[in-house]
Amino acid sequence: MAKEKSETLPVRISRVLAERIISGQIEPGARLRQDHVAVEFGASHVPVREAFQRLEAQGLAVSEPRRGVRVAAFDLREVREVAEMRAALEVLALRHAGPHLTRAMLDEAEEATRAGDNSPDVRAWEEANRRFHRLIVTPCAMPRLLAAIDDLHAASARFLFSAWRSDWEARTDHDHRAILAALRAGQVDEAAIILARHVQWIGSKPVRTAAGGTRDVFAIQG
Amino acid sequence: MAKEKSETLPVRISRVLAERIISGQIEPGARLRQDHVAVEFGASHVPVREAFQRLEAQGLAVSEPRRGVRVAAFDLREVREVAEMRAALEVLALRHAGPHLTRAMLDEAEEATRAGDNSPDVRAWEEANRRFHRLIVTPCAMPRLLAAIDDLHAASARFLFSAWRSDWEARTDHDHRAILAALRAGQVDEAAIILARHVQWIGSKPVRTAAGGTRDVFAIQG
DNA sequence: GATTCCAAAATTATAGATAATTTTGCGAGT
DNA sequence: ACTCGCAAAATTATCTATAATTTTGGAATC
Repeated sequence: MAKEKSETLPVRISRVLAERIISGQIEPGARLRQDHVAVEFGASHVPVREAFQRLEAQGLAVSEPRRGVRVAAFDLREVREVAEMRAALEVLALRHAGPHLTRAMLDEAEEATRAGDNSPDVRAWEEANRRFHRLIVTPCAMPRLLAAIDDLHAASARFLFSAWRSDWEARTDHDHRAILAALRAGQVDEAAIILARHVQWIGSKPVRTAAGGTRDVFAIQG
Repeated sequence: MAKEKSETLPVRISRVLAERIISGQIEPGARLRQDHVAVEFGASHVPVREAFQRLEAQGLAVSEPRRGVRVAAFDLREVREVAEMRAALEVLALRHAGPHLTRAMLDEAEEATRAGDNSPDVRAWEEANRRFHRLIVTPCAMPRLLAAIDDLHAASARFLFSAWRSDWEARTDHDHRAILAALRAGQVDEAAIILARHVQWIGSKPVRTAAGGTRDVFAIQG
């Protein structure tokens, strides 16, 4: 019906649904009903089903035969799992990217770090943070590895948004600057070590809720 | 029509096609035509399209919008990429699995190693090899990580089969035994180091072709 | 002889329709 | 009041049909 710009329908649907799942707009465990999604996008359920397959492959949805597909649930265990996988894969990517990093790329990464420090909300911070991480690993030129890292970032972002639902305070990201400093000095190994620790850093932090009390949430950085 | 045993149709189709792609039965770059696949499985193209989405997510097929899907091509660069990803992720998995490995599991892994050494063909060797690798990492209990490793193993197997198409000679796998020895001694770090080197070991080896000449192929071990 | 163009055939992508299964709501029985 | 079971509604999964796009083959042209 509407004129698309060469982006295939299942891709578009899965991308929009992925954004909603990541941002927490759709709750974990919520059912994704193909007909409802179809009418919303003015499509039929065939492309919707294909979109569901994509979401499942990304780990954002789970499908039970004959019983439909639900938004994937997640717990602290999986948060840790994703963090460790990110650490392993991003370090690998950085080691290969290191030799090909130009001064211009590092400047761009520093700009992303600044943007993160000045973010007004989690959403903006997450976007800047992801830009930083992607910039320093992209030159590895390993498409499969980069795609895997992207999927893990999506999962990370999901956890992040679920933790800091409402309150947010910006803070300067010392790890990012330390990584950049090491890379500028040509010390890729040193940068990789900091990156691994940075990504895996998962702690616990009391957060003021809207009601005025405090609750303990896990904190994700990087 | 036919009675299904609770395995969903797209899953079944994608699994069969994946086997063919991995074994080299379908050549890289070959077109996968939905109607042809559909009639072969006695189905329509709707479940076939969903199967194609799965294959694409696994990295076994690539889809160009409006132009159909083809079996993914691969080159030496990607072989190396997959090997390095495997090394990074399997080491991570082994580190977590280490403390939970029981004597019985290690015995089973040793049995898999023996089976590999006595394999009559590549196919059998690959199956035993995969069993070994899966056995020693499974106790990490990280489902997402294990799924990622499985996909990488599928890619590895593909490369393996394309290299050793016809000739094959069994040989004893010293690395597997060294890994087991280290694990039995409780030296998980040592085992992880050997595993990383083992998986990444990619060399070059002259292979006799059916025509009688020799050509240079890459060799994969692990 | 090679190239370009056009029409026919094949193929992809989506829509609409149908069968089968699961969920839901309500009433009967305890 | 609670549970069990059955019937109605909703939903999934698949098939058939249709529109749109790409590929293919051949004839006309340079």
